[in-house]
Amino acid sequence: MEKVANIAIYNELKRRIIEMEYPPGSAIVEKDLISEFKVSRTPVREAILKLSQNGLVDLKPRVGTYVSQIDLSEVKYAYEVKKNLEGLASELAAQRANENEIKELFDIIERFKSYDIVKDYKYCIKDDQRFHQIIRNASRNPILIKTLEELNIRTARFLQYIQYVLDDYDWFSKSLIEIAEAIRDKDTEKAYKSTARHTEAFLEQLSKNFFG
Amino acid sequence: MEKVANIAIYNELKRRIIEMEYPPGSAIVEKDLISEFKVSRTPVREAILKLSQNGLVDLKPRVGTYVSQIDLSEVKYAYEVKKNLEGLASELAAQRANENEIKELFDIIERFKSYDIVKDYKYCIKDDQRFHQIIRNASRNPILIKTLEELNIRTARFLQYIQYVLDDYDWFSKSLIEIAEAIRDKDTEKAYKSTARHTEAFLEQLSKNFFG
DNA sequence: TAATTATAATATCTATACAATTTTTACACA
DNA sequence: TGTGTAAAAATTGTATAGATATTATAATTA
Repeated sequence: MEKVANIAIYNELKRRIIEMEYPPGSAIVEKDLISEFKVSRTPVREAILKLSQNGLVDLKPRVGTYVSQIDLSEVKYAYEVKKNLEGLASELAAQRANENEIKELFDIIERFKSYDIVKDYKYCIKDDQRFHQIIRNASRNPILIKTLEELNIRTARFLQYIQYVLDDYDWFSKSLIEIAEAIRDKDTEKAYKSTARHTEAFLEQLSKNFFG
Repeated sequence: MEKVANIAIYNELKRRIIEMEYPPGSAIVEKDLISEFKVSRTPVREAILKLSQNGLVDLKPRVGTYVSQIDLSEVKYAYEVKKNLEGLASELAAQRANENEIKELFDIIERFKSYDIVKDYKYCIKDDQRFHQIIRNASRNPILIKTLEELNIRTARFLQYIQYVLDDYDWFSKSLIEIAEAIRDKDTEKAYKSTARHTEAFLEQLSKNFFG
């Protein structure tokens, strides 16, 4: 592979971990990355340090770096926080979103109608994430945006299993419509509540399948 | 100064920035830290990288590292998020706090009665921070705890001015009592609302003094 | 044969040297 | 005196070698 900068190394390693090319528990060896990316230890280490801040790897001093386990209780904790913050983002978006953003929300909802959840689940994930990204950005609160994005990194690997979880697909798209309409109508309370419900229901679906 | 590990360097630099020994805009020069802490550039660099993740310093590539400015709009954004998350922490604490934690909350409130806000404002800050820390930990949600602590780092420097802000000290201690009672009574709704109000009112006091 | 200790191998952690870029300074010239 | 250019100094970014700690292996002894 060509020589790349440390930010590119970070992004590539993040991708490999999230897409589970590097399975949980596997070792991340600096020497291997040095020879692969054709750089020295310094940029590799800086990338690894950043990954550890995201909770994607665990650093054992003088021993090594290992891809962290997918901790189901951590996912639950993350969703406990996400429930509130996604709600807050929608509440603010209801006050601050512009025409283009609202239009794009409804465009996504239109696309959803044509998807087959089993066959097109990868597109579903992408559009769902785009939907929430639009709302985040429309909140116009950079700290909220950053906080939510960090939470998403922590739960990203879990979403690989989403195809097995979304049995009630109809409910899912309906709640997106509710959120988009609340934002369009500048109904802050409804925006908060419908988003919080949406996030909580999503966690419930996950729990039903994974926590027993 | 004795030779110290990189985590200690990070903590020391963080303290200096938060307590404004290093004023906003001042340069952080690796060479100076090397000779002060008697270590090489590697651990110094790793400490600086971590500071930049907290938003305490800005890295200008090939130029230098500078202590970030206290951005008042960023403080507002942080409080917009804190309002929700401190509320969530109280709500969860109302369900999960143990006897000792509740007792410590009321101990702090007792101490507050004996303080002179002008003379003892440093103790007030410390006890107020301890109060919220107890509630955070009582939420039993490690991700919520970490998220709130990161937000606190971003707003920490601003609290240096708290002595000039707290003109309505009576309201402040009263709202702490309301929060503690709600948690003691396991009244989740009241815990959320009184904490959110408390946080919002605090920001309003700040705004009145700084944003004009 | 099992347990314990000594040794070797492996990987991270630190220190330092080198490279690249920016900023400052000095000097020439108008 | 002011401006433009070029050289030098200063600082960060990167690379690499050596120090240190951990883990695995082998040898030795009970």
